[in-house]
Amino acid sequence: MDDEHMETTRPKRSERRSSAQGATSVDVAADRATIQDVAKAAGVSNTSVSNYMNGRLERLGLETRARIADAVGRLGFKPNQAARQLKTGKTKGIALVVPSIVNPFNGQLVFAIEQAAVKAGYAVHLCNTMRDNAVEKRFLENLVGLGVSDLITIAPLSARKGFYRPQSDFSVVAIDADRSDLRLPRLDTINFNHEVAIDLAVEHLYELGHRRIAYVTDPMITYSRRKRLAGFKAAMANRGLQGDLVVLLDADHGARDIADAEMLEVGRSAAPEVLKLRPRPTAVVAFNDMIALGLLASFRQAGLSVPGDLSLVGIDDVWVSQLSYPALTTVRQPIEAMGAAAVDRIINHLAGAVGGGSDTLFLPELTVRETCGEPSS
Amino acid sequence: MDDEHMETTRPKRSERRSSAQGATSVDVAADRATIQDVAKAAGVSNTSVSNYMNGRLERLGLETRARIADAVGRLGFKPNQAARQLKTGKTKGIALVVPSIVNPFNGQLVFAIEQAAVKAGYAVHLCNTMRDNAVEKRFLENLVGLGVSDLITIAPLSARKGFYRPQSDFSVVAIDADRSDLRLPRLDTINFNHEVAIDLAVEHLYELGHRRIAYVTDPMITYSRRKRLAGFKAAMANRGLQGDLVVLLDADHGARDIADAEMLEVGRSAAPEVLKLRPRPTAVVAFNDMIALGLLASFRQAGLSVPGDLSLVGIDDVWVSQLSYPALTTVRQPIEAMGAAAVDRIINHLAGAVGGGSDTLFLPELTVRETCGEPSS
DNA sequence: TTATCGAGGTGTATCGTTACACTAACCAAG
DNA sequence: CTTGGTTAGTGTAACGATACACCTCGATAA
Repeated sequence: MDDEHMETTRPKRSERRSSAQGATSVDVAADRATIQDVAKAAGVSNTSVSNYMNGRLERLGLETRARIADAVGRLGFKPNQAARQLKTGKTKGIALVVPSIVNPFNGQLVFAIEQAAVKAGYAVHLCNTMRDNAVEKRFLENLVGLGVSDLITIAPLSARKGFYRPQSDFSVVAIDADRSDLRLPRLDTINFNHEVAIDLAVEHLYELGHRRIAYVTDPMITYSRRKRLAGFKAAMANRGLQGDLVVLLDADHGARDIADAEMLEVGRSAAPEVLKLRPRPTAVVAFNDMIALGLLASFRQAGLSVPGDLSLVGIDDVWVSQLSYPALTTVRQPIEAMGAAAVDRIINHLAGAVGGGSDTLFLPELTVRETCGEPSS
Repeated sequence: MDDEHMETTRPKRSERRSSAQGATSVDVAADRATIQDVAKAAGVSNTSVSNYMNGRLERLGLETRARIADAVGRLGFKPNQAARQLKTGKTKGIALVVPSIVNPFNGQLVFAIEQAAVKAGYAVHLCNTMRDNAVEKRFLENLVGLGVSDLITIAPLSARKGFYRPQSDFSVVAIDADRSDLRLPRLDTINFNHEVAIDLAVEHLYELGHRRIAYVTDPMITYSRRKRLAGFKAAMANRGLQGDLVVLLDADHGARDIADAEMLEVGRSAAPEVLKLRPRPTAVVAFNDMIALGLLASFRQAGLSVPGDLSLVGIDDVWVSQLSYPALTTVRQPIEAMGAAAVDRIINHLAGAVGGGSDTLFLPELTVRETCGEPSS
């Protein structure tokens, strides 16, 4: 076993000479066994091999079955999916369109979706759009060619603003979007009960004694942003409180926003605005955990103690929120369940159910950690 | 054998096209335009359409070109990739095998790879293995059927321990792996200069006056872990220092480990071990940022101040490390560049370069934030 | 006896695209 | 007038799997 053999292995056979003109690519395509090879090796017809591969065992005798199994194993036969798809027209692929997986919420959701899809035997085609409409369009057009017609999209902007509407009929499952926003013929939505979530957060603060509560969000227009804002107003009104709203308008936040650190920045720059409010709020609810964590860092730098001087609640319960100091109190979104549900809707579509029309709402759960206490003043 | 009664009623394409208009039913099986339809519509041969679609415009007259362009636009023709692939044997797909995208380092890397791949016109097939060998195996076997033979893998375990070696000839680009670990015929590696990274960290602490420095890592066996550990020992020895090593052996950390919060846990449980060391170290270098953040949280809970009582350096500079308090000093890994390089190697493979054999090493860069100061004692 | 049935197969057209081998003009040069 | 070379095409056989029609037995029923 010497380590000297650094020579690159060359394609062994299939010696073909073509025109020496141009960059003729190497025959990378390995000579993989075809169904015909297996049939020949097993001494049966290709139809029988096909039946075997597709589990139609009742049409095969025991001995034939064994001979085919043996040949398949010996040749390492894997059916060519391109040929299969060309003939059947069916695909086992799901497109997954997401602003950016670096955002921890999206990352966890994509992870959950991928796990569920793989379990169901589907391949996932991932696209991080960065909310770039052109990217999304190119991606979806490619998918049409690939025969993929089922799409899961996360937090799309409303139809007018950006969602690319493919002319061919995709079945779409939208997470964090409103049915009336994306006017699509075959749409399922998966959402989170934002109103209840906000109410849970406000209720928690209310019980601790807080009466002056601010809400911090950013100017993007997604379903969750609208719903949470409305939910906050309602939660406050229901308790006879007046909400101090801080909506941060970030200049370079209009188009290419989203991801990771930028969301933190939103929270950071919102902190001074919160502190300017009079009377000063004793608690803050943030649109999501990332903004909350940005606020937290900024409050700390301003010499304020959380929860000593100010209580803070986030929403989502992404995994980073347990990492801050103090650990963030937040409202949990059941990410895994939502991802699994999305895949489930897709599978139902493909199983032949009529064009989907379901709206699923998941329930929030308060996760109490360390950023809330009784009001100081 | 040959009989004349081969007449089977074969539906013509023209018949399949039912122009149902009105509120009858949804056009469920929307049959997409084929190259033949376009040829007919443009009054040319399918070969000419094929040439047009593949940019071989020099074989087309100006007028023909325009007629085809028009027909393609009118019919919304998108080539069927399954048919194309079946004929050519080529795919524009890259498999991406990663333990879990929830881990922020992997998430950022996958993001970078996806962006680079899309830019180059490649589809990405993502698989979060959770280091489950069976999952990885199933995934890769499916890909063989899909004609994908190019694979990017992140932080695979060494060959013996787990990396699934596909029998068919994949071209593999491994990020965070050693050439000698995965004995594969066509392998490129993309790595980070771990020794220099650690040296940068130790140097930074040394300059601040630290002489007693501990290193915290976890027991998994990956390339980066081995290299960083060795690098730490070397960096200490070169400065005439003795390193206090803390290797945490976490029981339920053996097999299904990795992701997000769990890495934090490693840091958390390592903190008491660090504080037990005598003489007590004045600074700690962590294997990566996540462990460092876990340590940070735990030190704080123990009533210690960072960097007052103890300095701390991480490695990677994942985006979360700027979120902690105090913000983490770390050594930056050029994630975007590494992702782009990985895709570049794949494309070179497909462009016909002989079976890849390159090892690329990226350089670290110290990112000074707030967790390091002069030693207290 | 003949008809019928089902189990266990076989043969081949077909999916949509590209590769390849042609051809039909036209033009320039020997 | 051939010969040869472009230019701008055309016709058709693959690629590998599946669907479907068909076939051949032996057993069972009428």
